[in-house]
Amino acid sequence: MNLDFINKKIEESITDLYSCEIPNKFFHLTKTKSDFDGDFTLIVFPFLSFSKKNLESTANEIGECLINFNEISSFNVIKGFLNLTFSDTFFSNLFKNIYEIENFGFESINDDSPTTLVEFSSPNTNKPLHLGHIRNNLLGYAMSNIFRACGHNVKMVQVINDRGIHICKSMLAWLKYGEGRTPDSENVKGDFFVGQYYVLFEKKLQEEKLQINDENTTPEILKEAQQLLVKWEKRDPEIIKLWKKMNNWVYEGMEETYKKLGICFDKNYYESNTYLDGKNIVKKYLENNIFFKKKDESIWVDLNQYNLDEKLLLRSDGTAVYMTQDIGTAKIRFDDFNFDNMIYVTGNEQNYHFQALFKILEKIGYEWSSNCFHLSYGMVDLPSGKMKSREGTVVDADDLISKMRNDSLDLIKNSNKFDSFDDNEINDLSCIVGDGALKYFILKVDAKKNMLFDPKESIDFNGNTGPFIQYTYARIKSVLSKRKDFNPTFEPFDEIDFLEKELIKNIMEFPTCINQCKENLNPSLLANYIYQLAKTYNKFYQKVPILDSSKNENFRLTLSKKVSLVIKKGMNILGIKVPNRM
RNA sequence: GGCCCUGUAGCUCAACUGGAUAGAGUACCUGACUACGGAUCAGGUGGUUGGAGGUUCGAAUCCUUUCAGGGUCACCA
Repeated sequence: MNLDFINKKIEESITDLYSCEIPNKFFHLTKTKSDFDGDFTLIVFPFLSFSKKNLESTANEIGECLINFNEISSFNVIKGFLNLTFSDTFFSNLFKNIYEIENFGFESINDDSPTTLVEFSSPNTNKPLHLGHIRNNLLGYAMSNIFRACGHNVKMVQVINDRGIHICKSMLAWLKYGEGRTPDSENVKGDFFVGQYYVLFEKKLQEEKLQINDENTTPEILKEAQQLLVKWEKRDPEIIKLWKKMNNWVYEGMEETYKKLGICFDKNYYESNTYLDGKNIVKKYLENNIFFKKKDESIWVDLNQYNLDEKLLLRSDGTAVYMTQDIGTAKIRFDDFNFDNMIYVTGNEQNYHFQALFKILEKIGYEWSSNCFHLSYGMVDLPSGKMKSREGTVVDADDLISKMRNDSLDLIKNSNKFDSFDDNEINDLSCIVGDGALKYFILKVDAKKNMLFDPKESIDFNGNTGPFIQYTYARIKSVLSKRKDFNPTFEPFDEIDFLEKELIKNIMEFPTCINQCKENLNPSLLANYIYQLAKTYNKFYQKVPILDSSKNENFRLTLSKKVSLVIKKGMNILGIKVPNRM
């Protein structure tokens, strides 16, 4: 439900007026700025070349032509802007439509719907998820829901980087210094437990480097890790057993974190399963001369034709690199799902990697490579400073989530508004609010930008925050509950208030907004849209009492209800819960 | 050094993808207030959109150039 039909009418009658072909995009109506009279505006500059008249007479001419529609009650011209005022009946009908359409804003999904894969999170199995993963997961989850709302059959997948030298590092440290300890024996979450050994390895490595003080000598401990990798690739039973054991510790820990974030995957891919396919593809296309071999037996691809460099695909010792497995994973996934779109969500430090990956797939001849997209996001900083793993200032996802929940618990306990809540309700609410604050604050920022996450600002009940929107929602629910049995009415009403019109216009933009999020691979538009809607509603709520039968009470209640539904749906797309009461 | 991204109010972010006088929140200042939820409302201060050119009816947005910050250019993932 949008302005399509009126756009079309305008297009027809202007084309008629000037009897010539006019590009489609010229007819796009925009919302009139609030300082001017009117509801929607047509920009007339583009029509000058067709009318062959001056600005003002062209605008008036078009205005006279459009005022014949009974939807349009008046118009005014300011410079090149033709402001159209629509009739109350128009709004009344619009309102009726948006209310009656089931699943407003959502396309239906069936077997013919396009299939879209969204890959996100994709953790390493040597350390817990951190702040960066939170942004990743929120974006991935929200994008999945956005595609779903646009009628796509969505599969959320992750590839688990469970293989490689970094895994061997934590394994080696555990072998050398672990003395048989386990997460259970130490009472530590599995992913944190393994992470400790990865950190320990790096520490020992630095110590040894300092000792030998020669860049050309490989430290012993690193050599040992490399030997471990070779053993692993040879499937040494002892090593494989240890590898499985330690990975499972990590999986258990991560599962808990995903659960807190409200995220689950349709399918997990494991690098340890896909890298061999990658190797085979590389070998196959080496024979076809799409790739080439250097003297030391390493295999490369030349991407200079695309303005990129040469890229390594297999090491001289024949082992796989990151790119190798990504090629394999992509192929397997296409075979699995025959997808129409594939979205990769990763940090922007991998921009180059994905440019290269897509070109390699193209070079191999996979036509679907043009349907692969990279949603890259910037770093998240905290007020305390930059996150640097080397300096040990990494913020773990679990810690941040707990902090947010605790902060919101404090906030709630210090307010007398929640006296009627029992302990369970308060606990639930503090999770909803704490998570909402975190999620909303991160999602409202344009994905590609670096950002600063300020916990204090994010958890405020005022401002452009998650809790503000949650609070608005709860308040609507509270009003509605006082007229539980009201009858939604679509009777034409006498006069629509400015704010009421504004709300109807806002609600109407919901589907367009979701679609834009999809086109731009960016959920931040939706977040800002919901805020705008909640803010407009607050003004509306403030101005005239909603519960007042002399003022179109039914209409105002119906409008309130619709707003609450859109807020709820929008927030759910973003993965944020809204409380019925707070 | 090559390539990519970013630069908007003191701070955190917007700006419907080229439209009108660049908007919110926060902070700060001035008022209002017996309440459908004060977790309130109204108003105000605050900007040469990093700088300089260009394209056109019109630029934060596109092009050129320059400055600043970040990323990347690994036989790491």
